[in-house]
Amino acid sequence: MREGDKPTVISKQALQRMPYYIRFLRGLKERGMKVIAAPAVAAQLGLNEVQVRKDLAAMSNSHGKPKSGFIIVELIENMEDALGYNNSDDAILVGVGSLGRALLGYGGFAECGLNMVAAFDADPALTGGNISGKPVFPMSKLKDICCRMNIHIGVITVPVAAAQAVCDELVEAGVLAIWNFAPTHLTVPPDILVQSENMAASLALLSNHLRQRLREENL
Amino acid sequence: MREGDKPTVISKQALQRMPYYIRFLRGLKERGMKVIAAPAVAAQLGLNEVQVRKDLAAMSNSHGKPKSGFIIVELIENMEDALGYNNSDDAILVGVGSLGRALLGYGGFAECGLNMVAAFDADPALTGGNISGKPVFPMSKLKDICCRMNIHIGVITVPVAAAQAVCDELVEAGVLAIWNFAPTHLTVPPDILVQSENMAASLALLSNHLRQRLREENL
DNA sequence: CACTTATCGATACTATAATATCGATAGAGA
DNA sequence: TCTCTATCGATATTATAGTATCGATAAGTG
Repeated sequence: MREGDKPTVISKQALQRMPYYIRFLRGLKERGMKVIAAPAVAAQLGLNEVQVRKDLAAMSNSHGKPKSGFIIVELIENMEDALGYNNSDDAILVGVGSLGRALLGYGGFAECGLNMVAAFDADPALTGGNISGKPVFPMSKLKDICCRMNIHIGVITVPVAAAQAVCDELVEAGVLAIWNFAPTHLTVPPDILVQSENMAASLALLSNHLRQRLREENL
Repeated sequence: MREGDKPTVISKQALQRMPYYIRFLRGLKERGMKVIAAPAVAAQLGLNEVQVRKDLAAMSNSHGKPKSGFIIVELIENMEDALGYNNSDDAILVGVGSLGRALLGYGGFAECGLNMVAAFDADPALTGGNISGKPVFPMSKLKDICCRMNIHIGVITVPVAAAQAVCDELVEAGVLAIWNFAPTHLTVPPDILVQSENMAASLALLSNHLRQRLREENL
């Protein structure tokens, strides 16, 4: 860690709040504001005031000033830097089913520093063409292309049955972080990160809440 | 709480693990197995043994037996019950852009007890027809349809700028739980649950991990 | 029928994250 | 200039979740 750098330990939860902060702060900047105080951010985003202050302090190089707050542009810069919104990461996607297509077509990743450069699929009928401007290759090309293009992020949008095999191939191809949309656990070496986007898990929370609410009413 | 019922307090995290358990246990059941021990589950899903035992114990009515484990079918039933996989919840979706379409076309929700019955959009050009067999109505019909069909779950797949307004309409229409795919905070009354599916938040974890890994290598 | 052992439940401990509290300080207003 | 107060940073407390440990018990084995 270089002298003057912030400690590199930012909690998982805090990291996940960053995109919300960034979005909000960008809005303020556009409206010409220069500084913002933690309580104001907290109120807007429905968070605790102290939590926000800590998060902002962790990202800001300078100190927040009592009565006025933190410098907006600095916060934005530091957060974007921490999340790599500036120097875009290239990624490839495996599995061009309906979800895969949707992700390929989604334009919002660019502003988060993610750049989908290509897709892969095991079905020969789906390869060879383009989807949303991204070329679709057969699985046999995976390793070669990943290595040559120095790809470090892989997105898995294949059925559960194929997920682990695809995962292994990605790791073999040098991918360091995997974004997994298949609703299953993936086993990887300890230095590889798997971030699972399990819709069913979120749904579980919704359903359970609903069940409790309805039970209360009927009681 | 009725006599004999399990305590209704299941931690958020545990709830989110349920779908993984269910999926794994169903597989065992199909292969004819009757009982399963916590350590075996833990190994398969990459979880801690004690954690799994606690989770299973929380869901099972009977006790797990030393040396053999828990009764599979009972676990499945209890979990499905807790998450409402059996008595399906009806839901409506607002915003039929690319993500909305993808979700409407995704068949996997049925087995999680979610039943998308209709979609809505503000753009008149998109309403009137069907998408993946689901009718698309104009926003003006929202409240009427939700009330008549007794809808309690709303899915938001509109741009950020429209999200809060749509959210308010949903609450007004009697929705109790909201599944939010717009990358923004939604303000709701305290008894309404918002589950946000923020891709940017997940990406934040991936990017950060990657940045650290690459820094380590280059050091 | 003893002996061994995998697994259980319960309890204790640890880690992580969220929140409350308090003295210090910058800026607004008398 | 002096006072008042919103906000800050730091520290302490609490809440939640995860992990380790240990005696008890059921099933297999000699």
